[in-house]
Amino acid sequence: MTTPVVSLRERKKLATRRLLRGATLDLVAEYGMANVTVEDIAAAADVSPRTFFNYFPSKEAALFGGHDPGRAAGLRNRVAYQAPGEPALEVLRTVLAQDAQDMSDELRSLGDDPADWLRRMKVARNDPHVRAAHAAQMARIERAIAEGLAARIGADVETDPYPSVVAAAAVGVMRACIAFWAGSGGTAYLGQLIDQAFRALADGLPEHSALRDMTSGKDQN
Amino acid sequence: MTTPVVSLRERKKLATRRLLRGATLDLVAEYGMANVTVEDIAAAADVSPRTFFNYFPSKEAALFGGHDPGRAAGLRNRVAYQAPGEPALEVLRTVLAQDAQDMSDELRSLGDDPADWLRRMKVARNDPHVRAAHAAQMARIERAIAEGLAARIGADVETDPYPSVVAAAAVGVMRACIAFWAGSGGTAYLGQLIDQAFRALADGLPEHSALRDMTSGKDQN
DNA sequence: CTGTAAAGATGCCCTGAGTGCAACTTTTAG
DNA sequence: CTAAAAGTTGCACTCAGGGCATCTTTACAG
Repeated sequence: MTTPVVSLRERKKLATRRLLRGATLDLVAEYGMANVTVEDIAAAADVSPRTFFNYFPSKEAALFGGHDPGRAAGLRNRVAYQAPGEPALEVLRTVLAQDAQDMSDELRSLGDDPADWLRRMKVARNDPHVRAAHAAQMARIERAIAEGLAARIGADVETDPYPSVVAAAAVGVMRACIAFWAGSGGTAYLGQLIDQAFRALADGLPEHSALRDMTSGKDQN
Repeated sequence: MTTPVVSLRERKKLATRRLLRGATLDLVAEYGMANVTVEDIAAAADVSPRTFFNYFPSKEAALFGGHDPGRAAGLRNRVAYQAPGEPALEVLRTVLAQDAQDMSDELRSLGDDPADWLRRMKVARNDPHVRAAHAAQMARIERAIAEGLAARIGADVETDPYPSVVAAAAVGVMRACIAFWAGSGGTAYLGQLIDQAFRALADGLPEHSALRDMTSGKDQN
């Protein structure tokens, strides 16, 4: 075993990353974002406060997904060039559902039990600071999607409101789905939820849409 | 003149508020949110840094609208009880267009020339920090709207994704409209823009919607 | 096995946001 | 004119976040 699948160094880094993320989630879920300091998190994870910032640029970042710098660019390209000819909302549905799935997979591979993560998020999402941070995080994604959309239909983001408006609606819908999914404790299927939400969006968000019938698993905590 | 319409004290407060807001706008537009400190703003407005925080809780707050604590509650009630029987999107269109108009009026009454404000915002909205802060600000509004919507249609925000999804889409659309309006330097009419955007939303956001034809005034700066 | 290079962890110091408190100044009311 | 009310400021403090030097751990070549 000269070269293990992942080196000890990598395993330790990943472990620390998980520890920090888990500690952040636990503490924020329990006390709220405003009442948890980086020092608390670092202490809970048994590392120095300084080390926290070697892993995450902020508390918010530790709470949410991967933050690959390339994620936004990838989204933009997929929105711009995937399935040419298809309607815009159709492409957005596919691309964003896939992105959410990737995020979900990454969480699964990166962290502990998804049920635990969901349980914690369910509490945390009621924190105004957490919600705001999530929205801010999504603002970057939205920008990328607006640009991709503009490229797709040959529009100019500066003079045509359409790409920005559609991107805002789409990202808002996705974010709401993710929040609901997290809040449901994983009762709902994220992919299915996003799918139905986008179909409802393409349908003008009627009150009788399939989105209305997701009361299954209400008894679950 | 025993009791002027507004007391000297009130006039001074308002003047300081305008000064601070104006200085924030100017500096952020010129250097970007990340490169402007509260100290800079306070110096530009000729008050102590401490005083800045007597007027605004943060840099972001100085950049955006009123932040009446009651605004969210008012929105929730209007969304919940205004024009019962009307479709959800119809009510949202009315209520949000009115809210945007109020915001616009407040800016007009509170600050200097709207054209100046727009000119500055046009630059500032490209700042990622500003965009993120705006999105975070809107997250609070979105929550209130989701609750109002839930009350309106007798749903539960916890078990029914519909209110949250619709609220997210609506607020996203409104935010995009405001950003576009600000970025256009006031070329577009905000009320009309929001109106068309909501009609497009109710129509499933087709690519041929009226939103696509707003290229007038492109030459303007 | 051992020495060395690379990578990570930590401590220290800095700037800046934001808040509570007390002292001081200005406005208002009587 | 005087006292209370409201606003301003300075001071001290906590916390986020980042740069930099140092120390420790891991990886690897011989």
